[in-house]
Amino acid sequence: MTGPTRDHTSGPTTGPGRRRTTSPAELERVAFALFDSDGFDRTTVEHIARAAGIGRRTFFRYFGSKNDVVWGAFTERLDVMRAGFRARPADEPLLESIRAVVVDFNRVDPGEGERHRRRLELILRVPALQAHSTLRYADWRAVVAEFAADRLGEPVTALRPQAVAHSTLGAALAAYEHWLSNPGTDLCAALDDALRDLGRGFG
Amino acid sequence: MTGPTRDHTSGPTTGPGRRRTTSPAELERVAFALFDSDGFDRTTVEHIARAAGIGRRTFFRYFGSKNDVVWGAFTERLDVMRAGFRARPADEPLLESIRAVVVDFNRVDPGEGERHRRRLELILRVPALQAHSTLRYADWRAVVAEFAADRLGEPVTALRPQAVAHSTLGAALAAYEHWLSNPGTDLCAALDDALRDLGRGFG
DNA sequence: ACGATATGGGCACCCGGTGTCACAATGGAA
DNA sequence: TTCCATTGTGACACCGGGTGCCCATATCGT
Repeated sequence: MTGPTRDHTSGPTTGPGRRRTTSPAELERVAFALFDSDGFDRTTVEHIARAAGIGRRTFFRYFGSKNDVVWGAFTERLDVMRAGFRARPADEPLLESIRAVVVDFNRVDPGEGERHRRRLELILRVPALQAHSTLRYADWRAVVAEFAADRLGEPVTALRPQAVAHSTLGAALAAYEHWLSNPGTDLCAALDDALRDLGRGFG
Repeated sequence: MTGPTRDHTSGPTTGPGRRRTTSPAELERVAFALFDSDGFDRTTVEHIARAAGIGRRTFFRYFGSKNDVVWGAFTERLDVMRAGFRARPADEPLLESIRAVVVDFNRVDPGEGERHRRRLELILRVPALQAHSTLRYADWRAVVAEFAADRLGEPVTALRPQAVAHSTLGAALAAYEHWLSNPGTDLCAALDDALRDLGRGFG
Protein backbone atom coordinates (compact mmCIF):
# COMPACT_ATOMS: atom_id res chain seq x y z
CA MET A 1 0.00 0.00 0.00
CA THR A 2 1.34 3.34 -1.09
CA GLY A 3 -1.08 5.11 1.19
CA PRO A 4 -3.52 7.50 -0.37
CA THR A 5 -2.59 10.81 -1.86
CA ARG A 6 0.52 12.28 -0.36
CA ASP A 7 -0.29 15.22 1.84
CA HIS A 8 0.32 18.39 -0.09
CA THR A 9 -1.36 20.76 2.27
CA SER A 10 0.42 20.42 5.56
CA GLY A 11 4.03 19.81 4.52
CA PRO A 12 6.46 22.50 5.59
CA THR A 13 7.22 24.87 2.77
CA THR A 14 10.88 24.57 3.52
CA GLY A 15 13.12 21.66 4.48
CA PRO A 16 15.44 19.11 2.99
CA GLY A 17 14.65 16.99 0.00
CA ARG A 18 13.80 17.57 -3.58
CA ARG A 19 11.18 20.18 -4.48
CA ARG A 20 7.90 19.14 -5.98
CA THR A 21 7.80 19.54 -9.74
CA THR A 22 4.09 20.24 -9.92
CA SER A 23 1.02 20.67 -7.74
CA PRO A 24 -2.39 19.08 -7.42
CA ALA A 25 -3.92 22.30 -8.67
CA GLU A 26 -1.77 22.26 -11.79
CA LEU A 27 -2.56 18.62 -12.47
CA GLU A 28 -6.21 19.38 -12.01
CA ARG A 29 -5.97 22.14 -14.62
CA VAL A 30 -4.27 19.91 -17.12
CA ALA A 31 -6.64 17.03 -16.45
CA PHE A 32 -9.79 19.11 -16.79
CA ALA A 33 -8.57 20.44 -20.12
CA LEU A 34 -8.21 16.89 -21.37
CA PHE A 35 -11.53 15.81 -19.91
CA ASP A 36 -13.12 18.68 -21.80
CA SER A 37 -11.62 17.79 -25.14
CA ASP A 38 -11.53 14.01 -24.98
CA GLY A 39 -14.04 13.06 -22.31
CA PHE A 40 -13.28 11.54 -18.95
CA ASP A 41 -13.21 7.91 -19.98
CA ARG A 42 -11.02 8.36 -23.00
CA THR A 43 -8.51 10.43 -21.08
CA THR A 44 -5.97 8.03 -19.64
CA VAL A 45 -3.75 8.73 -16.69
CA GLU A 46 -0.89 8.35 -19.11
CA HIS A 47 -2.30 11.28 -21.11
CA ILE A 48 -2.60 13.48 -18.09
CA ALA A 49 0.87 12.66 -16.87
CA ARG A 50 2.45 13.30 -20.26
CA ALA A 51 0.57 16.57 -20.66
CA ALA A 52 1.77 17.65 -17.23
CA GLY A 53 5.31 16.54 -17.94
CA ILE A 54 5.49 13.96 -15.18
CA GLY A 55 5.53 10.18 -15.02
CA ARG A 56 2.46 8.06 -14.69
CA ARG A 57 3.66 6.78 -11.36
CA THR A 58 4.08 10.28 -10.10
CA PHE A 59 0.52 11.15 -10.95
CA PHE A 60 -0.60 8.62 -8.41
CA ARG A 61 1.48 10.34 -5.77
CA TYR A 62 -0.59 13.46 -6.25
CA PHE A 63 -3.95 11.76 -6.57
CA GLY A 64 -4.97 8.40 -5.22
CA SER A 65 -6.96 7.73 -8.35
CA LYS A 66 -8.00 9.27 -11.60
CA ASN A 67 -11.42 9.82 -10.07
CA ASP A 68 -10.01 11.84 -7.23
CA VAL A 69 -8.81 14.56 -9.58
CA VAL A 70 -12.35 15.67 -10.10
CA TRP A 71 -13.00 16.15 -6.41
CA GLY A 72 -10.18 18.56 -5.78
CA ALA A 73 -9.93 19.82 -2.23
CA PHE A 74 -13.35 18.57 -1.24
CA THR A 75 -12.34 17.04 2.07
CA GLU A 76 -10.87 20.29 3.27
CA ARG A 77 -14.02 22.17 2.40
CA LEU A 78 -15.95 19.94 4.78
CA ASP A 79 -14.31 21.78 7.64
CA VAL A 80 -16.03 24.89 6.41
CA MET A 81 -19.33 23.10 6.57
CA ARG A 82 -18.60 21.87 10.08
CA ALA A 83 -17.88 25.41 11.11
CA GLY A 84 -21.12 26.50 9.50
CA PHE A 85 -23.05 24.10 11.67
CA ARG A 86 -21.36 25.33 14.81
CA ALA A 87 -22.46 28.85 13.95
CA ARG A 88 -26.18 28.07 13.88
CA PRO A 89 -28.33 29.03 16.86
CA ALA A 90 -29.01 26.02 19.06
CA ASP A 91 -32.78 26.50 19.09
CA GLU A 92 -33.19 26.55 15.32
CA PRO A 93 -35.14 23.60 13.92
CA LEU A 94 -32.81 20.85 12.74
CA LEU A 95 -33.68 20.88 9.09
CA GLU A 96 -33.60 24.64 8.90
CA SER A 97 -30.05 24.68 10.16
CA ILE A 98 -29.09 22.06 7.67
CA ARG A 99 -30.75 23.88 4.84
CA ALA A 100 -29.01 27.13 5.68
CA VAL A 101 -25.60 25.50 5.95
CA VAL A 102 -25.90 23.33 2.85
CA VAL A 103 -27.14 26.18 0.71
CA ASP A 104 -24.33 28.37 1.94
CA PHE A 105 -21.80 25.60 1.43
CA ASN A 106 -22.65 25.57 -2.23
CA ARG A 107 -22.28 29.25 -2.78
CA VAL A 108 -19.27 29.72 -4.96
CA ASP A 109 -17.64 32.90 -6.14
CA PRO A 110 -18.79 33.87 -9.63
CA GLY A 111 -15.36 33.41 -11.17
CA GLU A 112 -15.27 29.79 -10.14
CA GLY A 113 -18.83 29.16 -11.30
CA GLU A 114 -18.04 27.58 -14.63
CA ARG A 115 -15.44 25.28 -13.18
CA HIS A 116 -17.90 24.25 -10.48
CA ARG A 117 -20.43 23.39 -13.10
CA ARG A 118 -18.06 21.27 -15.14
CA ARG A 119 -16.97 19.51 -11.99
CA LEU A 120 -20.51 18.67 -11.02
CA GLU A 121 -21.29 17.70 -14.58
CA LEU A 122 -18.55 15.10 -14.47
CA ILE A 123 -19.48 13.82 -11.04
CA LEU A 124 -23.16 13.44 -11.80
CA ARG A 125 -23.04 12.30 -15.40
CA VAL A 126 -20.02 10.06 -15.87
CA PRO A 127 -20.94 6.62 -14.54
CA ALA A 128 -17.47 5.87 -13.26
CA LEU A 129 -17.57 9.07 -11.25
CA GLN A 130 -21.16 8.67 -10.15
CA ALA A 131 -20.08 5.41 -8.61
CA HIS A 132 -16.91 6.71 -7.05
CA SER A 133 -18.67 9.75 -5.66
CA THR A 134 -20.57 7.60 -3.22
CA LEU A 135 -17.38 7.19 -1.25
CA ARG A 136 -16.90 10.94 -1.03
CA TYR A 137 -20.49 11.54 -0.09
CA ALA A 138 -19.89 9.40 2.97
CA ASP A 139 -17.67 12.10 4.43
CA TRP A 140 -20.24 14.75 3.68
CA ARG A 141 -22.93 12.70 5.34
CA ALA A 142 -20.76 12.14 8.37
CA VAL A 143 -20.59 15.86 8.95
CA VAL A 144 -24.35 16.24 8.73
CA ALA A 145 -25.00 13.15 10.83
CA GLU A 146 -22.71 14.44 13.53
CA PHE A 147 -24.63 17.67 13.71
CA ALA A 148 -28.00 15.94 13.63
CA ALA A 149 -26.96 13.54 16.36
CA ASP A 150 -25.89 16.42 18.51
CA ARG A 151 -29.18 18.22 18.04
CA LEU A 152 -31.28 15.12 18.55
CA GLY A 153 -29.31 13.99 21.55
CA GLU A 154 -28.68 10.61 20.01
CA PRO A 155 -25.48 8.73 19.11
CA VAL A 156 -24.16 9.38 15.62
CA THR A 157 -24.70 5.77 14.78
CA ALA A 158 -28.41 5.89 15.61
CA LEU A 159 -30.97 5.51 12.89
CA ARG A 160 -32.42 9.00 13.02
CA PRO A 161 -29.28 11.09 12.49
CA GLN A 162 -28.14 8.75 9.76
CA ALA A 163 -31.50 8.95 8.05
CA VAL A 164 -31.35 12.72 8.24
CA ALA A 165 -27.89 12.78 6.71
CA HIS A 166 -28.78 10.34 3.95
CA SER A 167 -31.99 12.15 3.13
CA THR A 168 -30.49 15.60 3.00
CA LEU A 169 -27.76 14.32 0.73
CA GLY A 170 -30.47 12.89 -1.47
CA ALA A 171 -32.32 16.18 -1.62
CA ALA A 172 -29.09 17.99 -2.40
CA LEU A 173 -28.25 15.60 -5.22
CA ALA A 174 -31.67 16.08 -6.73
CA ALA A 175 -31.09 19.82 -6.64
CA TYR A 176 -27.69 19.45 -8.29
CA GLU A 177 -29.11 17.37 -11.08
CA HIS A 178 -31.98 19.75 -11.60
CA TRP A 179 -29.55 22.64 -11.79
CA LEU A 180 -27.39 20.84 -14.33
CA SER A 181 -30.32 19.86 -16.49
CA ASN A 182 -31.78 23.36 -16.48
CA PRO A 183 -29.14 25.88 -17.50
CA GLY A 184 -29.84 29.31 -16.20
CA THR A 185 -31.45 28.19 -12.98
CA ASP A 186 -29.93 29.01 -9.64
CA LEU A 187 -28.25 26.21 -7.74
CA CYS A 188 -28.83 27.73 -4.35
CA ALA A 189 -32.49 28.25 -5.08
CA ALA A 190 -32.89 24.63 -6.11
CA LEU A 191 -31.11 23.45 -2.99
CA ASP A 192 -33.28 25.68 -0.89
CA ASP A 193 -36.43 24.35 -2.52
CA ALA A 194 -35.49 20.73 -2.18
CA LEU A 195 -34.39 21.01 1.43
CA ARG A 196 -37.44 23.03 2.37
CA ASP A 197 -39.67 20.36 0.89
CA LEU A 198 -37.73 17.75 2.78
CA GLY A 199 -38.30 19.60 6.03
CA ARG A 200 -42.00 19.58 5.28
CA GLY A 201 -42.05 15.88 4.61
CA PHE A 202 -43.00 16.64 1.01
CA GLY A 203 -46.57 17.25 2.17
CA MET B 1 -18.89 -3.56 -26.91
CA THR B 2 -20.04 -7.03 -25.95
CA GLY B 3 -23.34 -5.67 -24.70
CA PRO B 4 -24.22 -6.19 -21.07
CA THR B 5 -25.04 -9.51 -19.52
CA ARG B 6 -26.62 -11.93 -21.92
CA ASP B 7 -30.26 -12.50 -21.23
CA HIS B 8 -30.71 -15.74 -19.37
CA THR B 9 -34.29 -15.31 -18.39
CA SER B 10 -36.22 -14.97 -21.59
CA GLY B 11 -34.38 -17.26 -23.99
CA PRO B 12 -36.38 -20.17 -25.36
CA THR B 13 -35.66 -23.35 -23.45
CA THR B 14 -35.29 -25.23 -26.70
CA GLY B 15 -33.66 -24.44 -30.03
CA PRO B 16 -30.47 -25.01 -31.96
CA GLY B 17 -27.00 -24.40 -30.65
CA ARG B 18 -24.92 -25.60 -27.77
CA ARG B 19 -26.50 -25.82 -24.31
CA ARG B 20 -25.36 -23.57 -21.52
CA THR B 21 -22.93 -25.24 -19.17
CA THR B 22 -23.99 -23.30 -16.09
CA SER B 23 -26.45 -20.67 -14.88
CA PRO B 24 -26.30 -17.25 -13.24
CA ALA B 25 -27.78 -18.78 -10.11
CA GLU B 26 -25.06 -21.42 -9.97
CA LEU B 27 -22.33 -18.87 -10.52
CA GLU B 28 -23.83 -16.73 -7.81
CA ARG B 29 -23.70 -19.69 -5.41
CA VAL B 30 -20.06 -20.40 -6.20
CA ALA B 31 -19.10 -16.75 -6.03
CA PHE B 32 -20.79 -16.12 -2.69
CA ALA B 33 -19.01 -19.10 -1.20
CA LEU B 34 -15.69 -17.61 -2.25
CA PHE B 35 -16.66 -14.14 -1.08
CA ASP B 36 -17.44 -15.67 2.30
CA SER B 37 -14.15 -17.44 2.66
CA ASP B 38 -11.75 -15.05 0.94
CA GLY B 39 -13.54 -11.71 0.94
CA PHE B 40 -14.86 -9.90 -2.10
CA ASP B 41 -11.70 -8.07 -3.07
CA ARG B 42 -9.38 -11.03 -2.84
CA THR B 43 -11.70 -13.20 -4.87
CA THR B 44 -10.72 -12.78 -8.48
CA VAL B 45 -12.94 -13.50 -11.43
CA GLU B 46 -10.40 -16.16 -12.33
CA HIS B 47 -11.11 -17.88 -9.00
CA ILE B 48 -14.83 -17.86 -9.52
CA ALA B 49 -14.55 -19.14 -13.05
CA ARG B 50 -12.19 -21.95 -12.08
CA ALA B 51 -14.39 -22.92 -9.15
CA ALA B 52 -17.38 -23.04 -11.46
CA GLY B 53 -15.49 -24.97 -14.10
CA ILE B 54 -15.76 -22.35 -16.79
CA GLY B 55 -13.42 -19.92 -18.49
CA ARG B 56 -12.83 -16.39 -17.33
CA ARG B 57 -14.26 -15.03 -20.54
CA THR B 58 -17.39 -17.05 -20.10
CA PHE B 59 -17.99 -15.58 -16.67
CA PHE B 60 -18.42 -12.20 -18.30
CA ARG B 61 -21.10 -13.62 -20.54
CA TYR B 62 -23.16 -14.42 -17.48
CA PHE B 63 -22.43 -11.23 -15.57
CA GLY B 64 -21.39 -7.90 -16.95
CA SER B 65 -19.00 -7.40 -14.09
CA LYS B 66 -17.82 -8.99 -10.89
CA ASN B 67 -19.91 -6.44 -9.01
CA ASP B 68 -23.06 -7.51 -10.76
CA VAL B 69 -22.92 -10.96 -9.23
CA VAL B 70 -23.90 -9.53 -5.90
CA TRP B 71 -27.02 -7.89 -7.22
CA GLY B 72 -28.62 -10.99 -8.65
CA ALA B 73 -32.03 -10.46 -10.20
CA PHE B 74 -32.51 -7.00 -8.74
CA THR B 75 -33.77 -5.32 -11.87
CA GLU B 76 -36.55 -7.83 -12.25
CA ARG B 77 -37.68 -7.26 -8.68
CA LEU B 78 -38.28 -3.61 -9.47
CA ASP B 79 -41.33 -4.64 -11.45
CA VAL B 80 -42.76 -5.96 -8.23
CA MET B 81 -42.24 -2.59 -6.64
CA ARG B 82 -43.87 -0.84 -9.57
CA ALA B 83 -46.86 -3.11 -9.18
CA GLY B 84 -46.91 -2.31 -5.47
CA PHE B 85 -47.25 1.37 -6.24
CA ARG B 86 -50.10 0.79 -8.64
CA ALA B 87 -51.96 -1.04 -5.91
CA ARG B 88 -52.00 1.88 -3.47
CA PRO B 89 -55.17 3.96 -3.11
CA ALA B 90 -54.90 7.20 -5.04
CA ASP B 91 -55.87 9.39 -2.11
CA GLU B 92 -53.19 8.06 0.24
CA PRO B 93 -50.54 10.63 1.20
CA LEU B 94 -47.48 10.31 -1.01
CA LEU B 95 -44.96 9.33 1.59
CA GLU B 96 -47.31 6.86 3.21
CA SER B 97 -47.68 5.01 -0.05
CA ILE B 98 -43.96 4.97 -0.51
CA ARG B 99 -43.36 3.75 2.98
CA ALA B 100 -45.83 0.92 2.61
CA VAL B 101 -44.40 -0.20 -0.71
CA VAL B 102 -40.75 0.06 0.27
CA VAL B 103 -41.27 -1.80 3.51
CA ASP B 104 -43.17 -4.50 1.72
CA PHE B 105 -40.55 -4.66 -1.03
CA ASN B 106 -37.99 -5.60 1.57
CA ARG B 107 -39.94 -8.39 3.12
CA VAL B 108 -38.15 -11.57 2.26
CA ASP B 109 -39.10 -15.14 3.04
CA PRO B 110 -37.35 -16.42 6.17
CA GLY B 111 -35.37 -19.06 4.31
CA GLU B 112 -33.71 -16.44 2.16
CA GLY B 113 -33.03 -14.14 5.12
CA GLU B 114 -29.42 -15.07 5.70
CA ARG B 115 -28.52 -14.76 2.05
CA HIS B 116 -30.23 -11.37 1.94
CA ARG B 117 -28.16 -10.23 4.87
CA ARG B 118 -24.87 -11.31 3.34
CA ARG B 119 -25.83 -9.65 0.11
CA LEU B 120 -26.59 -6.37 1.81
CA GLU B 121 -23.49 -6.70 3.92
CA LEU B 122 -21.38 -6.84 0.78
CA ILE B 123 -23.21 -4.01 -0.92
CA LEU B 124 -23.05 -1.65 2.02
CA ARG B 125 -19.63 -2.50 3.42
CA VAL B 126 -17.29 -3.27 0.53
CA PRO B 127 -16.16 0.04 -0.95
CA ALA B 128 -16.02 -1.25 -4.50
CA LEU B 129 -19.61 -2.38 -4.18
CA GLN B 130 -20.75 0.71 -2.31
CA ALA B 131 -19.56 2.65 -5.30
CA HIS B 132 -21.03 0.40 -7.92
CA SER B 133 -24.35 0.23 -6.12
CA THR B 134 -25.04 3.83 -6.94
CA LEU B 135 -25.69 2.82 -10.51
CA ARG B 136 -28.24 0.24 -9.44
CA TYR B 137 -29.92 2.62 -7.04
CA ALA B 138 -30.66 4.84 -10.00
CA ASP B 139 -33.14 2.29 -11.29
CA TRP B 140 -34.76 2.01 -7.91
CA ARG B 141 -35.06 5.77 -7.68
CA ALA B 142 -36.55 5.96 -11.13
CA VAL B 143 -39.43 3.76 -10.02
CA VAL B 144 -40.12 5.92 -6.98
CA ALA B 145 -39.72 9.14 -8.93
CA GLU B 146 -42.17 7.95 -11.53
CA PHE B 147 -44.75 7.27 -8.87
CA ALA B 148 -44.10 10.55 -7.07
CA ALA B 149 -44.34 12.51 -10.30
CA ASP B 150 -47.66 10.90 -11.04
CA ARG B 151 -49.04 11.75 -7.63
CA LEU B 152 -47.71 15.28 -7.65
CA GLY B 153 -48.84 15.94 -11.18
CA GLU B 154 -45.36 17.00 -12.22
CA PRO B 155 -42.96 15.68 -14.86
CA VAL B 156 -40.61 12.96 -13.68
CA THR B 157 -37.70 15.22 -14.33
CA ALA B 158 -38.99 17.94 -12.01
CA LEU B 159 -37.16 18.74 -8.83
CA ARG B 160 -39.79 17.56 -6.38
CA PRO B 161 -40.28 13.96 -7.54
CA GLN B 162 -36.55 13.54 -7.89
CA ALA B 163 -35.97 14.91 -4.41
CA VAL B 164 -38.58 12.53 -3.05
CA ALA B 165 -36.92 9.58 -4.75
CA HIS B 166 -33.45 10.54 -3.63
CA SER B 167 -34.55 11.18 -0.07
CA THR B 168 -36.48 7.98 0.33
CA LEU B 169 -33.54 6.04 -0.98
CA GLY B 170 -31.42 7.80 1.60
CA ALA B 171 -33.77 6.91 4.40
CA ALA B 172 -33.89 3.31 3.21
CA LEU B 173 -30.11 3.08 3.11
CA ALA B 174 -29.87 4.42 6.63
CA ALA B 175 -32.31 1.73 7.71
CA TYR B 176 -30.31 -0.98 5.96
CA GLU B 177 -27.13 0.10 7.63
CA HIS B 178 -28.80 0.29 10.99
CA TRP B 179 -30.16 -3.20 10.53
CA LEU B 180 -26.76 -4.56 9.56
CA SER B 181 -25.01 -2.91 12.46
CA ASN B 182 -27.56 -4.12 14.98
CA PRO B 183 -28.07 -7.85 14.64
CA GLY B 184 -31.39 -8.99 15.91
CA THR B 185 -33.26 -5.88 14.88
CA ASP B 186 -35.99 -6.01 12.30
CA LEU B 187 -35.26 -4.58 8.88
CA CYS B 188 -38.86 -3.72 8.12
CA ALA B 189 -39.26 -1.94 11.42
CA ALA B 190 -36.17 0.14 10.77
CA LEU B 191 -37.40 1.01 7.29
CA ASP B 192 -40.76 1.92 8.68
CA ASP B 193 -39.19 4.15 11.31
CA ALA B 194 -36.89 5.94 8.92
CA LEU B 195 -39.54 6.55 6.30
CA ARG B 196 -42.06 7.67 8.87
CA ASP B 197 -39.56 10.21 10.19
CA LEU B 198 -38.93 11.34 6.66
CA GLY B 199 -42.62 11.90 6.10
CA ARG B 200 -42.66 14.04 9.20
CA GLY B 201 -39.73 16.12 8.06
CA PHE B 202 -37.75 14.78 11.01
CA GLY B 203 -39.58 17.24 13.23
C1' DA C 1 31.67 18.31 0.02
C1' DC C 2 28.62 15.10 2.57
C1' DG C 3 24.81 12.79 4.16
C1' DA C 4 19.94 12.90 5.64
C1' DT C 5 15.62 13.57 3.50
C1' DA C 6 12.00 13.80 0.28
C1' DT C 7 10.26 13.68 -4.42
C1' DG C 8 10.36 11.55 -9.12
C1' DG C 9 9.74 7.87 -11.99
C1' DG C 10 10.93 3.46 -14.45
C1' DC C 11 9.64 -1.38 -14.27
C1' DA C 12 7.11 -5.27 -13.46
C1' DC C 13 3.01 -6.96 -12.03
C1' DC C 14 -2.05 -7.68 -10.73
C1' DC C 15 -6.77 -7.45 -11.89
C1' DG C 16 -11.13 -6.23 -14.25
C1' DG C 17 -12.92 -5.85 -18.65
C1' DT C 18 -13.32 -6.29 -23.95
C1' DG C 19 -12.69 -7.55 -29.09
C1' DT C 20 -11.60 -11.35 -31.92
C1' DC C 21 -11.76 -15.68 -33.52
C1' DA C 22 -11.72 -20.49 -33.70
C1' DC C 23 -14.09 -24.46 -31.88
C1' DA C 24 -17.69 -27.38 -29.73
C1' DA C 25 -22.33 -28.80 -29.30
C1' DT C 26 -26.97 -29.13 -30.80
C1' DG C 27 -31.40 -29.19 -33.55
C1' DG C 28 -33.46 -29.27 -37.87
C1' DA C 29 -33.51 -29.74 -42.87
C1' DA C 30 -32.09 -32.33 -46.92
C1' DT D 1 -27.33 -39.98 -41.91
C1' DT D 2 -25.21 -35.89 -43.33
C1' DC D 3 -24.72 -31.21 -43.37
C1' DC D 4 -25.64 -26.59 -41.84
C1' DA D 5 -27.22 -22.73 -39.26
C1' DT D 6 -27.21 -21.51 -34.70
C1' DT D 7 -25.52 -20.71 -30.22
C1' DG D 8 -22.33 -21.30 -26.21
C1' DT D 9 -17.40 -21.62 -24.92
C1' DG D 10 -12.94 -20.10 -24.09
C1' DA D 11 -8.06 -19.13 -25.47
C1' DC D 12 -5.44 -15.06 -26.64
C1' DA D 13 -4.14 -10.55 -26.86
C1' DC D 14 -4.76 -6.17 -25.39
C1' DC D 15 -6.12 -1.95 -22.61
C1' DG D 16 -6.26 0.89 -18.50
C1' DG D 17 -6.22 1.75 -13.49
C1' DG D 18 -3.58 0.91 -9.60
C1' DT D 19 0.54 -0.78 -6.62
C1' DG D 20 5.11 -2.49 -4.73
C1' DC D 21 9.84 -1.99 -5.37
C1' DC D 22 13.86 0.38 -5.83
C1' DC D 23 16.93 3.58 -7.48
C1' DA D 24 17.82 8.24 -9.32
C1' DT D 25 17.58 13.09 -8.39
C1' DA D 26 17.30 17.32 -5.86
C1' DT D 27 17.73 20.00 -1.82
C1' DC D 28 18.88 21.42 2.87
C1' DG D 29 21.70 21.60 7.10
C1' DT D 30 26.22 20.64 8.85
